[in-house]
Amino acid sequence: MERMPTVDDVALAASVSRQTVSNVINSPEIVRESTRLRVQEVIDRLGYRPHASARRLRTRTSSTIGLRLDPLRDGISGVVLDRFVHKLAEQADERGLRVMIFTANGPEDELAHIRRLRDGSDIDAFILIATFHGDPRISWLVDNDVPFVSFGRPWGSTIDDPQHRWVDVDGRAGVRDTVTHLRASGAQRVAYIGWPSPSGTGDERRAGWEEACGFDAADRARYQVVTVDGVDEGADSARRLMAVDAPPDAIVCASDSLALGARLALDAAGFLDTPVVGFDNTPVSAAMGLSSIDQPLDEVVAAALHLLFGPDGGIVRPNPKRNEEPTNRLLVPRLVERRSSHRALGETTGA
Amino acid sequence: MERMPTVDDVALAASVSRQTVSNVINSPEIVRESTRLRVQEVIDRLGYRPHASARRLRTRTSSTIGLRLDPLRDGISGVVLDRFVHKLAEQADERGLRVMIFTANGPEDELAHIRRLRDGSDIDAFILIATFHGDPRISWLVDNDVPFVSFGRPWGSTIDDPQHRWVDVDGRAGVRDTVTHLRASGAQRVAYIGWPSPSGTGDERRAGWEEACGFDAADRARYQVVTVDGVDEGADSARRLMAVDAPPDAIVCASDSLALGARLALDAAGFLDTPVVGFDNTPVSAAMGLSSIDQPLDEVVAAALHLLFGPDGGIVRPNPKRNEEPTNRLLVPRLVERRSSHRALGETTGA
DNA sequence: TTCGGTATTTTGATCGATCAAATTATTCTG
DNA sequence: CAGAATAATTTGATCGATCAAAATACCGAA
Repeated sequence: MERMPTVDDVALAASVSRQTVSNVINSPEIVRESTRLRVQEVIDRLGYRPHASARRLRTRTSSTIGLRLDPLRDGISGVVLDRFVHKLAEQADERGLRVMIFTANGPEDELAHIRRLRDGSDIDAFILIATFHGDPRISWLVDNDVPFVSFGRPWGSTIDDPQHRWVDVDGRAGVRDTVTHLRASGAQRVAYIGWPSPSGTGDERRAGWEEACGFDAADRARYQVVTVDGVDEGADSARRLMAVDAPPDAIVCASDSLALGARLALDAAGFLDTPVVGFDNTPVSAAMGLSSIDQPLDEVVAAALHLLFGPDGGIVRPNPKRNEEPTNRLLVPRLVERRSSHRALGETTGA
Repeated sequence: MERMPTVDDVALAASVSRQTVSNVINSPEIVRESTRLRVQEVIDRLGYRPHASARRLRTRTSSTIGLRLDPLRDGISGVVLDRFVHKLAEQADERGLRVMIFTANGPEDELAHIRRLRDGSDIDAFILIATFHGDPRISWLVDNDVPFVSFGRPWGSTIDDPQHRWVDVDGRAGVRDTVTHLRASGAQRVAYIGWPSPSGTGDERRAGWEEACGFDAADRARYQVVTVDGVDEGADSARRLMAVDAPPDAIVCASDSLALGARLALDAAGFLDTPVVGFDNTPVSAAMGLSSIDQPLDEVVAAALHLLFGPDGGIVRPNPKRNEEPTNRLLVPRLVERRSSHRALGETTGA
């Protein structure tokens, strides 16, 4: 295979200088129309493509976003981040950006990676996922002026730090709206199955239920179960809820795993028409026909890129210094409604 | 933020030349021990890190693997590729490689991406996933001497092309072994629920069942259901199977979606002890306690990198020219056994 | 026609590393 | 201890692009 053409080759063939070729590509507006066309023609004919590394060396930018993949969790909910990765790859592409993924063993190791990728002009900006309380990555990135945005709000004192750009989904509003909707549709007692505190996301979702359920303190305790995530746990919790005096006539869960368990338990116990709602709209809920609260990942990604790169550019903005403009976005999830129970599976439907 | 140190800075501080610093990093064995230590000490002290783009410009390699993410499929099985991505990121990291992901609209567009990434020295090698019959990417990559390996065998005439390196999972063997195992455990009639032909993977899996089921042609027809993927479809198929004269006492499915449906239908119909086995060992099967045939993605990734980069290097090998050494690996999946039915969810198990 | 000013193009330097070849240091042999 | 062979280090050139500044082209006004 022969050598790829370079700017010099194009320049020679088009009888212009290197720089003019470069300008045709990077600042076409400053090149005379006729020249531009001539050079462009040669570029096409020779199949010239700028050498990315050479450009980076000079400009010290890479048009590349770094993303650390979370360690695999075997829970059903892990898929949300995978969907996020897909969407990110898609939308980054539309802006002419690339996405580089890596893994790391803990925050320390992750920072070492970030540093290396950054120093080598490999990556212009990072996207953090799965932020947690007191996340050391955030302060490091801010201190070192590395542009970044996180999917997940900062769960600590720095929540109002304008230097930290973030996007998140308002689980509280999602649950609140869902509970309101269920009550408007006739449900009298909407119960909740959620995760133990403290859990940033979990606490928010529960708060949404508390705001909309309409119970007094005593009933809030009666119609709520706290449990770790899992299908079996969801089933157990649902059984416990149905055992009280005036059993709930709808159940909202903090996750699809819990919802799946609850649905199965309710079906088995004959409560075929008691709606169960999960969270994250995972493939399982789709496959099982469960209603679920869906995180608008398209919007999440769009907002994240907007914060980092502006409305439609591909050039990263430095971390903001003051509160000039909003540095975060909180998006509202939507309920995806499906058939309320899965009774069809348990019965003979003919054919 | 001040300028990052370069080789020259280190060289100056260590009283050696640029090249020696470079050697300490890239070929430490040719540098005298004492010199090496001295230079290394300076490197650490100054926090020197090679500038990746500069290195690439010179060496014309990037130590980066390109991977096109499949469009999202909402089926439960989509997770396999996500797991693959995770494993790839992990193992690539161990070899000092990076992974860049991108998306594309169809093979044409994908090839355009590949070409650009390749020409810019952005990427040394590609990993293809979701290969299909007559895949145009493969011939293009071979013709253009772009190193690649595919996860998925070539489903066409080129299956023996030594220039095409590939890794795949032997679904036929996986199903065959599972059926054999079930029969050895006492099952008399092992049925199969699978996808319609033609489907590369699907046909292989069915063939595995046919080889091991021990049925004559008539029974093979009776104890087999062909259906598209889905939970409901799995449930329907299972009900149909159980309606025959001598119903099966075990069911193997082409996917976890089908298996989940089958399991639910069997539980509802009281066949609590009839084992159901799925495929892909997805989070759902884990959460539901279903047995499933697991693709050894760790080994798949290891084999793919081995074919591309050798036992432990980070330097890509060109596509092989002759049949010097094996250019593909077929790995055998393993059955992950879990409690055979999910009856616990339907019953009261106390507190 | 000439001049100032803007538009367009060209030239020289540079980004940070590695390659290839030349130079210097060290070790081994007889 | 000379001389050859080998080890270790250094020097000059280069990868392909863009920046900054200089040079040239082009415009209308005087």
